Amino acid sequence: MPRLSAHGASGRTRERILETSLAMFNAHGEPNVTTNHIAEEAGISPGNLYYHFRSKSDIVEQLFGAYEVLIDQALLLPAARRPNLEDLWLQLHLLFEAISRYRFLHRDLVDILSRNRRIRTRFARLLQRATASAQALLTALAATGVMHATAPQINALVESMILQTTFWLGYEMVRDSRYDGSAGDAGRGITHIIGLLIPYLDESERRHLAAIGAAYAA
Amino acid sequence: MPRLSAHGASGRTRERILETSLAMFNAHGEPNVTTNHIAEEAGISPGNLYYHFRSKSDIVEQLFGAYEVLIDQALLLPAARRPNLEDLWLQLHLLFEAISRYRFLHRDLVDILSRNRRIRTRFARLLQRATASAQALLTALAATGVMHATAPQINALVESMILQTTFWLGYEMVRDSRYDGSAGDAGRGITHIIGLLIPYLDESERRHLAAIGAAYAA
DNA sequence: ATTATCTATAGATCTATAGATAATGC
DNA sequence: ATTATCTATAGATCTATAGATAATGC
Repeated sequence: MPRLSAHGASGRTRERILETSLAMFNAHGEPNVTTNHIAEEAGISPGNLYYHFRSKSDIVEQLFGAYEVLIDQALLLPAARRPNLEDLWLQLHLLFEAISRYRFLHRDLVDILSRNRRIRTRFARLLQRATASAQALLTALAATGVMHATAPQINALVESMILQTTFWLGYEMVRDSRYDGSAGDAGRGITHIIGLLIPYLDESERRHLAAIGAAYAA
Repeated sequence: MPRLSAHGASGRTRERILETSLAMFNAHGEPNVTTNHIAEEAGISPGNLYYHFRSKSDIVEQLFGAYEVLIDQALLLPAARRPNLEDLWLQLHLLFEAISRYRFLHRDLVDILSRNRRIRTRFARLLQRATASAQALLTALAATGVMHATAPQINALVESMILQTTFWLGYEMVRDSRYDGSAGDAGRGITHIIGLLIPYLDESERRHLAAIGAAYAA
């Protein structure tokens, strides 16, 4: 077992394995990347890889942990004041950034979760936190008069937003038969998700939203 | 090669392989089911399986063909008259039914498509047909005054509907850490998708939609 | 004769570990 | 002494095929 403290080349190798795994998972899909592939790409022996990680599942779990931290950071809302449309936009931006960085998870979400109970439980909880966060944000927007929606409408909106944020990447990959799995146009995804609010905004807030979008595009 | 005409036990075995594959793919996920598993479950030798199918990919492709037919049937719109809200409901019902029957495809959509270029192309085209169909339907609803929406609003709606219909099953599987992959509550999915229209309906049409939903639930 | 099926297996992986060896830090 | 790494390989699959045998239809 490697010591947890920084220790010469050890920590660097461990990090390199994680980075290489992430890059290869993202490029080819986690199910199609073996520990041998990772070791070869990282320039180490398969035995060395297993010195640093118990199993391939262990690698995936470590990467999931980092992803989870990013998502939770993205979900943070300002504590001191009521959130506004800009906060929602920023939140979506951070979420899409995190998802893009760990896109292998969203690419094969159901399969990865089916093969690892711990990740399955943690992802289900993460979705619950995301749901609660989105609900709090939209409820605050309704309370401050930025949008006009009933509680059931907000619930439906939240579910649409969470579902589409979770699978936007899969949708893009599946829609275009020539899609090569590279970065992807996050901007379109964000614009689409936030566009779900438009029916619930009055004219001035729609213009406000359009202004945010234009500023973001530039 | 088996002859295409019905031929004694042969056609039955071929059918049994397909049915067994479908059941096992749906139960455990296509990536986790091997040709050996299928042969054993179907009560035949692996050699016999390969007498009827060139490869595992070939089996998946045959199943995809049947799925494609079901989806295209579901997308058919009445030719003689303008479509109405009931037609949309029926269309969604048939779509969810087809997806549920071939749920293994939607469970691992990105991975399956990445491993088979022919299926990838066909699925991309199928999504285009679904998009065109939904667009025609919503445009007709707008033209007959059932809903009030501009062309860009309809485009956004169509994209939301297609994305959420495609991944509703994955969403359900991923949301509940104890989900066992069985049938799933299609009703909730349909209600959610069609609920996307509500902001674009006036009061009388909202009641109409609620009535359809109540009739469907009973 | 043709079609359908089985047995047996080649060949390619893949995960993970044992055991030897090299590098590092006190 | 401890940590990191490599070599080599066991053991488990998995896909797909060759070749023998059984069943079927004319």
